[in-house]
Order: sequence, then structure tokens, then C-alpha cells
Amino acid sequence: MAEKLSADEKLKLMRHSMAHVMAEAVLEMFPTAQIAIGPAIDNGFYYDFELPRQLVAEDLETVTEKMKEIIKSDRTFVRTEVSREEAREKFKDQKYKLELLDSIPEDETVTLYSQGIFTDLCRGPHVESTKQLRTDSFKLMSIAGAYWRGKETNPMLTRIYATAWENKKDLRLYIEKLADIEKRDHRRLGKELDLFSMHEEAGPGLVYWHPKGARIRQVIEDFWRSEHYKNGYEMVYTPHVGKSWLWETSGHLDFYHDGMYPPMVMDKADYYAKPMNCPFHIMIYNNSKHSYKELPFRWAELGTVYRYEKAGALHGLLRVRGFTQDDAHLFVTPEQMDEEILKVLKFSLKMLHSFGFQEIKAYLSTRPEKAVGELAKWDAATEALRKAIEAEGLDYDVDEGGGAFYGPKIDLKIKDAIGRQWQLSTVQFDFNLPERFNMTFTDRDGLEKRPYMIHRALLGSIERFFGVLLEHYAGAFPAWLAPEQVKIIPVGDNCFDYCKELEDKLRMEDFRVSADVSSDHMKVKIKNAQKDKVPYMLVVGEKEMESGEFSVRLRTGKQQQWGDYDAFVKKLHSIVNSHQIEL
RNA sequence: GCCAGAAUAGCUCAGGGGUAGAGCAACUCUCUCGUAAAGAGUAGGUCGUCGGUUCGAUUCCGACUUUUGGCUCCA
Repeated sequence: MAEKLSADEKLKLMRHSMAHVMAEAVLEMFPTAQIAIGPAIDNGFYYDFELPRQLVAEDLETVTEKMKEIIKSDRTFVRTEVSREEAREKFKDQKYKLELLDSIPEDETVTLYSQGIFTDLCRGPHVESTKQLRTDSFKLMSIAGAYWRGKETNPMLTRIYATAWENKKDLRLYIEKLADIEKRDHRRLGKELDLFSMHEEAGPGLVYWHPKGARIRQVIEDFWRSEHYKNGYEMVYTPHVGKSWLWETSGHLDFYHDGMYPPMVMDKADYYAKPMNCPFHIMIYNNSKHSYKELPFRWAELGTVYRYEKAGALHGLLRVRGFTQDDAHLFVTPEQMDEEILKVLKFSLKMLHSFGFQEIKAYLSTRPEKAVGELAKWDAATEALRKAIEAEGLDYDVDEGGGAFYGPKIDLKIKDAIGRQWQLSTVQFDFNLPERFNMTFTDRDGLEKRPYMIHRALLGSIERFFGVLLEHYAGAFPAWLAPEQVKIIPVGDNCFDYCKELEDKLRMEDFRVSADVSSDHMKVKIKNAQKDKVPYMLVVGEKEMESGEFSVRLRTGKQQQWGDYDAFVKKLHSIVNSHQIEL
């Protein structure tokens, strides 16, 4: 403990020590409790217990009080090295600790940490005394179930999550951050802004896009398509269902059967809703023989797929059972691989930047133990990915052995407005499907060869991307994405006609605009437009009708003078076309 | 799927063994207004579904559905 610790390390030490204090408090309440593990985590700590009864919210208050007493009582954390036998004796009634003990490597010293009457099997280190902990900078957050050692077949333990900080102020800031996260929750915003819904009667995890949500989606998709054409892609459309032959051949029925919707029986054949688009694109490829001169093929599709996600895993738009992948498959010759990978990565970055994500990190996943495909191909593909990342100067991590069994991949994660990471793009080699579907092209030497197949999605899934975008902007979309860009607000009903004409003119300019000619008061109209987060409001009264000049009210509350109608239109076109984030 | 919560008007929520209430939204009327809430009135609910306990259940109990926070999973 002599060496200087960084602030992060100190916080971690404190959190971990807190976890011990919580375990002691829980043991005081339930002397027969079995204690499992209690590490420090990002925002605090948790501890897993097996308890004689279920916990209720009030129990957390009791535990909190007991923890405060323990902290105040200034107990020293004492470290002791013990033999395995001593440890075994000490924890003879703690089955999880005994299991942990068995998993400590033979050559490692077994250490115990005690404060007061509580002793835990622990590598440490800890603070010197509970005095160094604070009673006012932690909060028990929630009770959750967690499998022992994270394995589904193991017993379910009770986990208490807590957040802990260096001081009261940091705790307060964290609680405020949570409130901000809640405010930008896409499920909440989706309801408030009337963008989408899901329906108990109609099936969980299936999304209904309301007009305003659909409008935004349409803008995203139009942009997506036009960028794809610019980047040398072709669009394809494929069916939503396919006979079992397709999924037997692809291997999906073997590997992912549990994740597929059950079959529909028709004309004595089983049809499955598609969980992926790839086999369909391969059908198009295999429809005719191909020469090396035709490659590369870049075929894209906004393909809607259905996957059975476990009921407990569903989460708003971020985890659904039916979603649309912004999918594409590249079929390339070995010679084209490097260039195509670089191109697709550049394209991906361009796309993410266009939506306002600037901070992007790459994750390269390499060959796992169990894999299909020749080693040389894996190496070549992995190198192509790595070279592309480095050529783009991206910050990246390597997940050794983290690739799928069928190929290496790059995932791109963006950082949103409040610093959270989301994985969006993925670029994945596939050495499995070309074999299974016996895909070939005729090379210049007249021999039939396998093309490289690359699966990629830039936004991931439209639903998920939309959810992330919604949270990133907290519902206040930049003008080019906003479902409604301009709200015209008449001061009185004598300007209704003028406002409606203005609305028509702006609509002809391709703006999403409406005039609020309801009987509400002007202030109410502004309030409503504000609540809908419409970026621009034109308040129009006698003054404007006479002068022909508008003052633009931004959704931020600021007023701007953009000049007359023509100036307004020009300015707005430029903002929309450039995908400008600021208003 | 597993653990623990939740489900009351379109939305946000209060209530509680004797069949329900607020604010906002909606609708009607009045006000015609200069940059975030004008006034009055009306209507709106099998209290998620199905069972059980009870003279009586929206309230208590159970199952189911959906949902929230976790765990697991995520081609």
C-alpha cells in the first residue's frame, strides 16, 4: 500500500472494500447466507449471495444502515496468508468460497482479508480501514439475479448492485447522469415523439413505425441507398421466407436452430422466416456462372430478418425479434480483397460520420480455436482487415480468437453524445457459406475458384441504429433527419391563409413543414413545436406579412434573422444538404 | 429461458375488500393573441388476461401475457 495509486485505482480499491462491508452487513442480517463473489465494477460494486429468503426494497435500506455502522466503527482490513487447509476450515460452511478456493492455482498464495468479524477469501488489496470509506458517497441500487459464475446451468444467486464514488458530489453527479440517460431513453422518446410502438396483442419484439418515425427511417434509408449506388453497390430484393433446403445447406438449421422462428408448413415443405439474408444473395450469385472479370459483386439489401430472441433479452428497439439489416455481401477474387476491404471500411466511416458520430473505434477479431477454412485464407483475410484499419489510422483493439468460426471480422463502435459505446458496423469474412453452397468463379487460368465472401452491415440494423440515434440526439434530430423541419406559427387567424401558402411553398421545396392553424394560442403552438423538437419555427404575423422577412426561432430558444423567404430557403437547403448537426 | 419488480383513462401517476381519481392530451364553447401552458364545460376506465378465496375482488392468492432491472444469449 506504500506506492502511490492513481485516482482510478484508489476508487477501485475503495469499491472493492465496500463490497466486503456490504457482505458483512448482509451476513449480519442473514447469518446463514452463502457469499459468492463481490468485485468492483465500472460505477461501483456488487456482491452475490445465496439468501434464506427473497430480498425486498426495504432490505436495501437495512443493509445500507448496517454498512454505515460498519464504516463508522473504523475496522481495520487485515490481510493474512493461510494454507489451503486453514482456508478450507475457515470457509467450511461457505460452499461457494470452497469452490473458489479449489480454483486458485496451486502455486498461488491464498490470502484472507478480515474487517471486524467478517473474513473473505480475497486477493486484495483493500483500504487500510473502513474509516477510509465514506458513508455518504455510495448507494445500493438494485437487486438482481445472477447465475453462479455466470453459467446458465448453475444456481441463481441474489446480486446487490451498488454505486460508489470518492465523495458525495461525484455520487450526485452519477445519479444526475442516470437521470439524463433516462430522459434520452429511446423507448421514452419514441412514445413522447410518437415515433414507434410495440404491441402486447401483436407480439413482443416487433416494431410498429408511426408516421414520424417512418419519416426519419425513410430519410436514413434514402441516404443509405444513394450512398450505396455512389459506392458501386447494386440493390437486390429477396424473399422473407425460404424452404428448409436453404437453411440446411447454409447450416443455420444446425447451428442456430434455437434462434429461428419455427417453420411454416406449406405443400409438404417447411418454410422458415429468414434469420439472415446471405443464403438468398448466394442464390442470386449461383444463378449463373461467373468470370473473374465480373467480380467484385457488391450486393446490398435492407433485408428484414426474424430471429427468436429470448423473452428476457428483448429491449426496446435495441433488441427485437424482427429487424432490418442494412446488409450487403461482397464477392471478390483474392486479388481484389485488400482494396475491397479498405473501400468498405472507408464507406463505413463515411456513413457513421454523416450521422454525427465522430469518435469511432475498431475491434479486430481473429481466428478462434474451432474454425472452418484454410489457415492461409484466414491469415490473408485477417491481414487485409488489419491493413485497412491501419491505413485509416483507426484506434483499434484485437480480440485474439474472438472471430466467428467462419471468418475474421472488424466491428466498429461509435461513442455517443454522453460517451456510451455502441457497436454499429461489422465487416465479416465468411469461409463457410461459399463452401456449403459451392460458389465458384472462373479465373483467368480457366480454373474454377472460390470467391471470398464478405458480409457487412454499416448501421447494423435499422431499428437498433434508430434507437441509438434517438438516444444520441436525445430526440432533437439535426434538420436533415428531423421528421418535421419547420413549423409555421401564425400569430393570429388573420395570417392563417398566408401561413398555409407559405407551408405549400416550403413543401414544394422538399422541406418537411406544417403550419399550425389550430385554435390554440400562439404560445401554446410554440410550446407544442418545442415539445416535438421541431428545429425551426417561423412565427408569422402582420409584421412578417408586410416585410416578407422572417425571424426564425430555433428549438434551442434562440432567435435568428435569416432574411427574406428566398434567403430562408437557401439557408435551410444548405443546412439540410450538408447534414449539418447544429441548427 | 432464469431471478426480482411492475401493469389503474391516450400519456404521467394517485388510490385502495363495498365496482375509481388528478394533471396533461382529446372534444365543445368563449378569447384572436408577438416567441414554452387563456378561461369554462364535456366525454373518457371490464383497474393487463384467466382462475381461486370472499356475501362482495380493481384491491388478497395463483397462473398466463406484456414490461422494467439484472443473469444468460446475440449467426
